[in-house]
Amino acid sequence: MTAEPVTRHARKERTRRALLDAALRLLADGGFTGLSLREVTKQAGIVPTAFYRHFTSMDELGVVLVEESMRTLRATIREARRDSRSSADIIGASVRTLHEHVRAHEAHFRFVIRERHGGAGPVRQAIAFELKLVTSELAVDLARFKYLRDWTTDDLRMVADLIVTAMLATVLELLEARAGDTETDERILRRAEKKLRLITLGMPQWRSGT
Amino acid sequence: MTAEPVTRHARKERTRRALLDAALRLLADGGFTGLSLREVTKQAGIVPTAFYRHFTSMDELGVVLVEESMRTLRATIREARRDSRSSADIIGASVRTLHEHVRAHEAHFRFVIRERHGGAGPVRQAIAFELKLVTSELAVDLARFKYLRDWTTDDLRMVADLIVTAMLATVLELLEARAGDTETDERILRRAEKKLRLITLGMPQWRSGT
DNA sequence: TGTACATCAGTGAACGCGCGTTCACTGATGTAC
DNA sequence: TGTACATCAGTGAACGCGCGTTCACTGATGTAC
Repeated sequence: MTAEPVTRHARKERTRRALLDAALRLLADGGFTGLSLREVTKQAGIVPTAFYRHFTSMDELGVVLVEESMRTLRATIREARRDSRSSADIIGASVRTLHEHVRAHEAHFRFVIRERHGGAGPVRQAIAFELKLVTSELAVDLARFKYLRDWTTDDLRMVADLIVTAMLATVLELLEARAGDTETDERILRRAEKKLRLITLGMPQWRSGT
Repeated sequence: MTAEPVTRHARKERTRRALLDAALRLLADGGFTGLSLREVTKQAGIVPTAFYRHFTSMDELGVVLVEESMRTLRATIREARRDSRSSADIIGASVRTLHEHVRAHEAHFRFVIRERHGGAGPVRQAIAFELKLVTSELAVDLARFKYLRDWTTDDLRMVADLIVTAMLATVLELLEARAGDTETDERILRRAEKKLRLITLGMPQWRSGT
């Protein structure tokens, strides 16, 4: 049994964490819109009214989940970038990193993918904003390749966009597969690699005027 | 003023239509999960209990909307296929057809994109099923190109998947742009064309073993 | 170290509201003769 | 064509339920002296 946190502050932090985790758990079977304050507090083991000691509304909690999930996503990309520097097989290494991170943080990835187009409010806006940043960063990464040096910024963003979209589709496939099914996972990853290889095959042929 | 439909059957059909249209209208600002039977009937101009004369549940209505939306999507693809046969610029013609159909049936496209990952129930399953069919059909179309003749079925499906994903992302961009803004639309379409051109540039280079 | 007061995370009763669904009904349309 | 009955789309009252939010509260932790 874990030792009880002593200070009031630590207890509060622990309850806040319990609320966020409860929300992530409940989000596995339904959208954020359908998530009620009462369900979340029940799952977290507190009374509904105590919710307001931590967040002013469910939307505020939602935005915190977006920030948290996006931190996970950025960490994934950062590691993929690092791995691919030390590897001859940039695509393979990146896809493998993606796979590991998705399996380690299923709830975060599921949340992002579900709510990206789903909800209407602040949650959706926050996700759209963060995904644009991610795409921009990837465009900058791409600009480092020598044969992409004379591409326009717009074209680099276009490819980055295509890659991000394709990879989010892959994440979705992974989340829908049974978690333990190694064979299915392998098939999905192979397809993801192929998609990326196809895109990169086209890149050297590209003429900006086209 | 429209003449009143005379027969009971015609009146019923008209109310059913009003329910479906009310749902599509209300879906513009919120997911299907957040849509209530009472809202829909109110918007359609009937009393809540009369809903059951037409559908046994909101889920049943949702599945009808999926079928309807997918008919729109398939019509779009069929026309794009026809147009591109009579055009040297297959990609340009297809993207233009897509654009026209999206603008003519915004509610249908919005519904499909929102609920594809959003909801949990029968609606999401129905969409997933139909989109797989669409991808398969596109794979068959692709198989007709001479330089794709020796590709494996799996690789054809992979490309079809990549194309469908990219085009759904384009549809989303169109729906988020202000409807009248020709300039923004043009920019989105140009990017869509570029994505497709990049993919097709890679295709002749493809070796199945890769 | 001990005491007296302040803080504040969590409680529990209560509220008004919109929800889906039931039920017995109404009255216009349809059908049989 | 006219009448008598059947059908059935839409009505309106009523139900129990879970929702978000208010409020005054409790009692453990924190702080000042």
